[in-house]
Amino acid sequence: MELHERIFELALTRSFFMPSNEPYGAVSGFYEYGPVGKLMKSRIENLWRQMFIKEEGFHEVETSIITPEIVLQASGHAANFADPVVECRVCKTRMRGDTLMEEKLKAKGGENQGARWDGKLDTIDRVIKENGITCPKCKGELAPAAMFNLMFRTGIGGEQAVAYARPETAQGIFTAFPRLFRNHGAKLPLGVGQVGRSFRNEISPRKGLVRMREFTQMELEFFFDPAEQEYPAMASVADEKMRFQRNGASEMKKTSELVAAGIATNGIMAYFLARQWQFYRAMGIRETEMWLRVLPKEEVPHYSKGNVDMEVQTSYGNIETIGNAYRTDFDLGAHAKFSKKDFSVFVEARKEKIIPHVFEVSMGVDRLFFCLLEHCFREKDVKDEAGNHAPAGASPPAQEGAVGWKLGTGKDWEWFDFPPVVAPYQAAVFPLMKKDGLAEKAQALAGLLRKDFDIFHQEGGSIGKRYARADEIGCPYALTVDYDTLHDDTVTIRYRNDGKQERIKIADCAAVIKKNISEARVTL
RNA sequence: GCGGCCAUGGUCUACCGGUAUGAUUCCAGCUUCCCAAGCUGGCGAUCCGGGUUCAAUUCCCGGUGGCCGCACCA
Repeated sequence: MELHERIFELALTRSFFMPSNEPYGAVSGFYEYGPVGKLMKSRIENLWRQMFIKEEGFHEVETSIITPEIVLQASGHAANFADPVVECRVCKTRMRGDTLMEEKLKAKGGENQGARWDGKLDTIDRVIKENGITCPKCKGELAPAAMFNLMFRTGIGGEQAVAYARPETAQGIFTAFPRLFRNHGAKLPLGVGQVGRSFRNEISPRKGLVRMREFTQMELEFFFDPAEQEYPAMASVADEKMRFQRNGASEMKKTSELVAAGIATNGIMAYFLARQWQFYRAMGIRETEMWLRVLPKEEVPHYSKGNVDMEVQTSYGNIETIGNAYRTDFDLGAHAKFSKKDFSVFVEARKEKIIPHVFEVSMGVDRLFFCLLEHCFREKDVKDEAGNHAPAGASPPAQEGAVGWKLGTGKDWEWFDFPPVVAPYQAAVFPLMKKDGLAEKAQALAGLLRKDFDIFHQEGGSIGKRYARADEIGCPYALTVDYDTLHDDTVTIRYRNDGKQERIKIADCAAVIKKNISEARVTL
């Protein structure tokens, strides 16, 4: 069984995520978060807020989902998110009309590179007719080209003015930029981010959370003066080492080396690459199974001065989870042109008005969440003949060819090794038994701790079974109320990864949990 | 969308042209109490539509969804 199949089963039974609208037969590409998954998703978003908004002194906004057509004409989505598709009348195969046409003309004209599609459907139909192009599969006759738009279309108001559900959260930030700039310092650089849903009407979504039609993005737009390409806090991450993939080769590089190595376009990009590397590591993505891929020139959009993707290894293959793009002044310039408003700002140092440049860090939350589930999953341990477990608490070694989740980790059940900062519940509270007033004492403790934490609380079943349940959703700490608690107000705190315990005062619980979370501690 | 495989309690699964097996989860009770103990009882399923048939969960067709491959992947 592939790991993602097992993850999907666990997701259904443990309330991580599930298909949408199940009673009516799920529509592919739509998933919902259950209570446990939702807690984790919120933690991922909050850690992003902490690292990419709060600690930087940036600003978070929440912009509209429904977007008038002209905004997406300016951004290029109206044209670029629609693919010209031709269908074979015989075998019903669909293919991109523009690539079919361009390949044919290229083949015909040898080195002639001038065969670019002009954006008109008639041109495709004409070229197909003139050149007698047939279906590459079955040689059948091709139907006229039609646009297949990847955006969800809707209508606004009585007149049903054409609008779309936004295909990315970025445009809302760009259109809000002039006011945000005035209201928040009127100075560059300015960082603005948002967490929100975006929509893409995929032709045939597969791979669960990896390709959804409705998904959540965490997007940061950093507006800056192109004359100032360095980032002030660069020194704090200068020695961070990251893995890169470039032209199929893998290399380790420090942040301070990235610009000289031609990986990062400027210091700003280098800084944010380091920050996202730290972000991923903090959440529990294995550093040995993630890398930053430097996109070759032909994959970079014409307006971009450099794109780098974060990729993570999963049982679905390598998936892209972050897109970094130096978008220059393309977006603000386009909105200035289409809206006929001034998007330029005055730069005091040079006494001139410029259109700011933008560096974008765009992350998919759902893909990241899925990667976390895969990377933190721990298989049930295999005992040796004497019944001994593999050493408990050890993280799976990052050896060549090792599949981490299959290595023994000292437990008789499957569990998740989430770092405390993203674990759904930060602590469990159990009475050793239901009777003799232990249950009431535990309820009181849970109530107390719920002021500061998300608490997993269960009373029934044996204590061992409840520890196992807590492990199964990756809860890092379990507090147990026992008979000693009744006379000295202490409880035991059990650490998830080694199952070991120590006794602490009830009055200290909140402080101990907080400290453990901040130190990412998962063993005694 | 095409081709291949598939669809049975919440989850995993067995069998069968006469409405269904087992495990696990869940609920209640008894018992035990620091790493998934035991016992008793209980809830709970044939994806949807059509066809063949006295009778369809089983066979056939279509749909929907899933997995693999192709295409698509902003």
